[in-house]
Amino acid sequence: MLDLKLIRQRPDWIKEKLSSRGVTAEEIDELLGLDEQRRAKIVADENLKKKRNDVSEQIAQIKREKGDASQAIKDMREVGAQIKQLDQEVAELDEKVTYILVRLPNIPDDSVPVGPNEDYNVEIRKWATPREFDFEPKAHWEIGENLGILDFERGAKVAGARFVYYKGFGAKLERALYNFMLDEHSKEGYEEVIPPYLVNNDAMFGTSQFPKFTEDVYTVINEGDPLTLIPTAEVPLTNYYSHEIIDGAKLPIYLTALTPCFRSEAGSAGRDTRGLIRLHQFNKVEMVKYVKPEDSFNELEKLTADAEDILKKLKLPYHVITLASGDASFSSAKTYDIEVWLPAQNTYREISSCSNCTDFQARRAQIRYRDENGKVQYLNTLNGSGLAVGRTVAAILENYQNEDGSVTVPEALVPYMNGVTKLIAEN
RNA sequence: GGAGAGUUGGCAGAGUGGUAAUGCACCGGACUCGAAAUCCGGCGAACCAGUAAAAUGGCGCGCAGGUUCAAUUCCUGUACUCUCCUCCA
Repeated sequence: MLDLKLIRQRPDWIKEKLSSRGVTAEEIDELLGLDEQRRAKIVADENLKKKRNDVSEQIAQIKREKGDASQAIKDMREVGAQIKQLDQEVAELDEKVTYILVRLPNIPDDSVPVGPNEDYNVEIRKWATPREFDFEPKAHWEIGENLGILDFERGAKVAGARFVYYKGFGAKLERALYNFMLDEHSKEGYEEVIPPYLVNNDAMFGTSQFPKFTEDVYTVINEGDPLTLIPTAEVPLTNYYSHEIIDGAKLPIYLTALTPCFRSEAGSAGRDTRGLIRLHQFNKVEMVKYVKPEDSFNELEKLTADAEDILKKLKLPYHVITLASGDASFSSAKTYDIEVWLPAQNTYREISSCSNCTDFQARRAQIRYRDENGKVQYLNTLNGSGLAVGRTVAAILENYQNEDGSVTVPEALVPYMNGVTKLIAEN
């Protein structure tokens, strides 16, 4: 959520900044008009409340002296009705202002390329040269099925399309990967967390999946009290400190968690229908940071580097791109996507997304800190995948495949695989 | 699932219809070579409006409603915490 005062003070700047994010100048003008009406009503309302407080005190005084206060009480009855009316009008305007305000995306940082879609994304660095194959590299789903470690058919039978069973060394590889990732992040100062996988609407609002993106998730109705299967650990990790005021001396705070993520993938019918790339349920190791505003862009660089380190240690080629203003997520001021090389697709595919949400989520979720001067202010939140585990399995299968159908285990994972160095089909 | 108790500033804790005591902590001062102790004074909740910044006002006692001229206080609903019973991996 944006700061309404900022919109009031710099409307033209806001309009310009949000124009590439699908926000029209008319929307901002409408918001400002409603806000002005709202504030005018508040002034009138508060004047009446002041009067009520003053007269109420007089009534108390008269009664204490056993006098007759019936005239004042009669007058106040009318004032009370007016206040009730104005309160309601203010509440209605408040609702209208809030309706618009919570649907405005974050302001892109000045360093972000301006443009409406992914065509304006900019590659900023590339790591390692993709391996040259002297045979035709297979797609990971083919490798996995041949090795008997991925079973998409039974996933579809038991749950539906876009669900999978990992088996045997497939399951072990997945487990090895997230244990490795969590250990590496722990070394960098992230505290490991196991959060709830179902969250309430307030949490979904706090990280801004709600109210705009309700179609993308699975919601479970529990006796009229809806709970949503988390689409990412960002939700429970960022809401961990919601509605709290943190001691500034405790910042920065780094959290990491492995969780399953559930996404309905509405609107992506026909895309990535095979393999591990786009499933309704997948594991992801997430990193979340709570930082002081002045540190957040520096922390974004470190966060991205922490995600990249996993790929470097796994020796998987990747590149990093800065998302254009129109391609970044709703709550982000700046996002780096890390894309890993998939030989069978002959392209880079997203494996991590690292965002600085500045104070956008903090304002929604009411996460504040007390600075050295005792002043309460919004902190900044960041989140990034480190990494999407299923997509990492896909990348390993494809990049480490051998002509005979076996897959070499990346050196860094061997200790996590109990010494297994190669995945070979068992008959 | 059932019964009871509770939720008030950073912490502790009073307040049964008249507009939030007090203590600790914190800040300033006195005393002291300095500190501690003591004494004096003050600040002290988030939010909204307002202002150049102040002042000032509103709101505010878990949350949402209701009754009333007036609600921390009465009524209704609800969330969470604790205790006991029940159930359970």
